[in-house]
Amino acid sequence: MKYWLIKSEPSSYSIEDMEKDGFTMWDGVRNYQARNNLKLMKSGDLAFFYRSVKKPAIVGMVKVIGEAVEDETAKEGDWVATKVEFVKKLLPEIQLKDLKGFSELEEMRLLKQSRLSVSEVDEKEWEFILNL
DNA sequence: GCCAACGTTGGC
DNA sequence: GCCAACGTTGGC
Repeated sequence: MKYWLIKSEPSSYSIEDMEKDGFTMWDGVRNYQARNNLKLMKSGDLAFFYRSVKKPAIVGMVKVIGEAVEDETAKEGDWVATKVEFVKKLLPEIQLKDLKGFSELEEMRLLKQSRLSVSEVDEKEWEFILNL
């Protein structure tokens, strides 16, 4: 069982959309590293739903359901999409600025590589963040 | 809106 | 293979 973090701008797909839909295909990823992470996701894995750009924060939790499949939205190239299911909103939201400064999170992909839209979160980081 | 970081493209 | 130019992401 692994843990992940997936990013979305609220203008394209928000946690509210996710809640309303119940589940969605996480598609449109066009970065190799992020794609490779999508391929590594296994059914049952959990992921943080991260809101980028506008008030950046971890705003929810989703669960991976099913394996990566071909991304139907890609016109060319080898891209994949993975289905995720809404689990819950995280209230209060965990603001990006509140994640900074902890030695426990120094190595977190989100903080070290801010442009990566699908990243792994290790179990210690996952637990630490949930206990904030 | 600005800009840093990063990724991609294409000339050489 | 190197690197400049350009495009995109995303924090601030």
